[in-house]
Amino acid sequence: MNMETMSLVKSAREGEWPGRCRDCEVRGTSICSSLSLAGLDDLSRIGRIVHVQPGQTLLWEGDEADLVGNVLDGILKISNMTGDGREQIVGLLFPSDFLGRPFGDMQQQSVTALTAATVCVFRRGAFDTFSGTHDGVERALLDRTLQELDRARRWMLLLGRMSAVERVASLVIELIERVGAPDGGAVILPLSRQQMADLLGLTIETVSRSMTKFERAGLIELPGGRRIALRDEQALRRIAAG
Amino acid sequence: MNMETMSLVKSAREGEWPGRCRDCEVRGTSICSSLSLAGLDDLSRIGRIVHVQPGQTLLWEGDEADLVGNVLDGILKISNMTGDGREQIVGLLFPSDFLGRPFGDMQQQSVTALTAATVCVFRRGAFDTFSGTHDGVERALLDRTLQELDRARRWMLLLGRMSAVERVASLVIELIERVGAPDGGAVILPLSRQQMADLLGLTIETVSRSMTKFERAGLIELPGGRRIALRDEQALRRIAAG
DNA sequence: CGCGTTATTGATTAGTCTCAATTCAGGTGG
DNA sequence: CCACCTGAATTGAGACTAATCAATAACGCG
Repeated sequence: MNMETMSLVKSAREGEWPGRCRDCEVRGTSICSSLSLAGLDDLSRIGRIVHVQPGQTLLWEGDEADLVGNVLDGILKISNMTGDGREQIVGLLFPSDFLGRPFGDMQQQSVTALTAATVCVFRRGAFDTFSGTHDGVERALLDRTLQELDRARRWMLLLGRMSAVERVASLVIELIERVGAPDGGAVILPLSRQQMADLLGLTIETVSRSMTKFERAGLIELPGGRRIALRDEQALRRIAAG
Repeated sequence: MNMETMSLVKSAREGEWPGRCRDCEVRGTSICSSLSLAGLDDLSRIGRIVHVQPGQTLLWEGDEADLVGNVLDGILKISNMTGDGREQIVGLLFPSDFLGRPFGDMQQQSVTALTAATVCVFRRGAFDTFSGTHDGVERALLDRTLQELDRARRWMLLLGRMSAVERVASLVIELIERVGAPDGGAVILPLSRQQMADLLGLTIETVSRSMTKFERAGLIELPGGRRIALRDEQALRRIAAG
């Protein structure tokens, strides 16, 4: 574990703990939903709340995997880098998602906050022990991991075989599904153009040009900033399907 | 389940069963290594051996996920397709790898044999029940799935951010690690150029040109057919690192 | 040995990246 | 409250990589 992460963990105070696990905002949707009340109490004994600033990295690719947790609030990215610094975002973490690599010795990806975020973290060793002694946790992890694997593989199709406009259309659809209310009103995208580019394996300019193309074709509106409104969802979906 | 798969399952005979699970060639390396002898016997009651020809598809993207199993012999691909037929291979299955999607209702990818292959298959429902009643299976699946997820995400970096030569170098390194003896002698690649291209998100021509480039640079030798010999592994690794 | 398939090589094109210049949005301080 | 300032986003022109189209060569198999 590096110094920065260390200080993050230390900075967590009992005082910041928002009640116990029983009152946790993601209790019903995170892996914790597999636990009994007694299990929740056991868990709250080994967990700590950590607040991270946008841009702060919780886990580093190549480091020892000694931290896992649940996202309570905010959005984080999971990313890989080439030797010379090119970055690919390989996953996003939203509230109630599980974070980190249980049962492994090395972190294969970095995890960095995109927005201010709150994470409930556990030391890997303590969590591994906990999951071994509480039924349902490993099964809940398995379900999530299988789902993540499906998602990652679907994204591989996008990265390997889709054109720029197809990629951008896919991302817009997915982001609006995942964060926004598609009521025709404008939604604020949670990602900058650079982050979208890092997810799509494109450059910022190509993402921007694709968005403009959609706007000129009447598929979306871009009222400025990161706001976006869907005008023709079906057409966008057709493009995204490839 | 489609007709082709159905007939495959039916075609499995008790007579083809090579002894019981106790004597299985991948017993020690597949998820079955988590089972007791009694567990193995239980498993052999619900499993069937299936032989597939190269090109035959065991599972179809979009179908109901009603078949899982272990690869005993051969190599299979996991792949996704766009609406208009572009293909991306998102994973390879080697002997002792687990195949299919447990605990899910829909197959997100197709699984197709690249070589003649032998697979030990289970009906999804029966396997799900089995894993729920035999300790260690879900945990073994979790370990494998986490590892697959790491591998998939690393591949996403390749697909999203690496150049053609970097991709090909990465694949050559990985294939030789996974199948071959790197003793300086020639190894036979298990993939055609088309399959390499589908794995790398490139065209067959670009793969071929990259290989020729490596040969001319003295990094590899291509004595014809699918044979390849490493001449300068370190240089190839440097290229693969990006 | 001849045929069909697979792989290589070449010429050209298309799509995306790169580099560069504006424009825009949002926050700060006067 | 507004002008300014900064980082983000857009737009444009040109360069480059990989795809496409096309032809030849090598391989594997009967």
